[in-house]
Amino acid sequence: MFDLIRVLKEKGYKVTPQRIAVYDLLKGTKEHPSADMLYNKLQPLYPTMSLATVYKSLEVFKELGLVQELNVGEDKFRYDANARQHPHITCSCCGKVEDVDDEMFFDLLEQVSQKTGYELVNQKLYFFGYCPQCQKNKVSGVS
Amino acid sequence: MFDLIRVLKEKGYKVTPQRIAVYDLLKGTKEHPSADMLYNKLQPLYPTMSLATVYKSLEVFKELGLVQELNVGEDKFRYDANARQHPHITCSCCGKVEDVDDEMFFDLLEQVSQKTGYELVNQKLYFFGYCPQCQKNKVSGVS
DNA sequence: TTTGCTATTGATAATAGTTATCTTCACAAT
DNA sequence: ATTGTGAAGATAACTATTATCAATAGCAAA
Ligand SMILES: [Mn+2]
Ligand SMILES: [Mn+2]
Ligand SMILES: [Zn+2]
Ligand SMILES: [Zn+2]
Repeated sequence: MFDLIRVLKEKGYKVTPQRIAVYDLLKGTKEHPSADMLYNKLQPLYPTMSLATVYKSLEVFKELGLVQELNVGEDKFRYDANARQHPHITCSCCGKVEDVDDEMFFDLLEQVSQKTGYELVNQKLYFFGYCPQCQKNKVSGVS
Repeated sequence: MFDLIRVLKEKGYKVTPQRIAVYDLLKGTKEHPSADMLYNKLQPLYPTMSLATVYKSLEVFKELGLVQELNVGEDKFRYDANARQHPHITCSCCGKVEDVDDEMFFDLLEQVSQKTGYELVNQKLYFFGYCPQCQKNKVSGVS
């Protein structure tokens, strides 16, 4: 099982309550929050925590390969405690961001590498559309 | 064959030399330039053109479905006069952005739609790695 | 436990890409 | 020619993110 505290210590980073709080919150959600979403959720429990600290914690986690940054076309980044690359899908109506099962993408990297001659190291796959919930609301006339 | 002037007129937009210049430049390049890259390239021929005009032209083109906006993880957007969704690959060394042949992605949308229940309208596929040129430079010791 | 070093925090200023504002200009319709 | 309106250019405003810096706190050594 993965342990934030161990990784921080191994790499010479200090273990602070702020870092633990940010990481735990991100780890415990499926909603791919942005920095300010994390900040707002932390406010009640950690009212003195600065937004800058949220950004700096995320920066450290990125360096350590513990989180990944997503850009789904908004003017801000979202974050994912699942650092393994996997496709995401965004609802253009309600804005939520969800994971896509990536079985079907298994040999994609290999194919792209062969086609382009690139030595591939990463990929970001984003899909956009209307989620089942928003489709339902639409036909039933809910705004 | 596609005609910018016709589309602008049809939709009630004025045909201006600035819009034509921005579009022609974007249409004639494969490098997926950002707004300021376009602006800088236009400077010699159109020294009075404002950066704001570049942005506003791109905005119009987006509305008309004539261009697409790319985000390859930089802190700015890039633009593509090929508005049809197609995968892109970025070299993490030299920063160039290229197209990927999308034959292999034909049935991807359908598969994702089935898996997620989303009504899909769009996708953005970004790959990252090292281009053949940069791989060569690396082994030959060029910085 | 106490001490001391130094990374980290919190507050805030700075940065940079993008958008909004506003005045002037171009130009098409009358 | 006159007039109305969208667009251009200049620049201010905006906003997410990053940098700065004094005060704080984690942690290793004594
Ligand atoms: Mn995810
Ligand atoms: Mn392209
Ligand atoms: Zn939705
Ligand atoms: Zn390269």
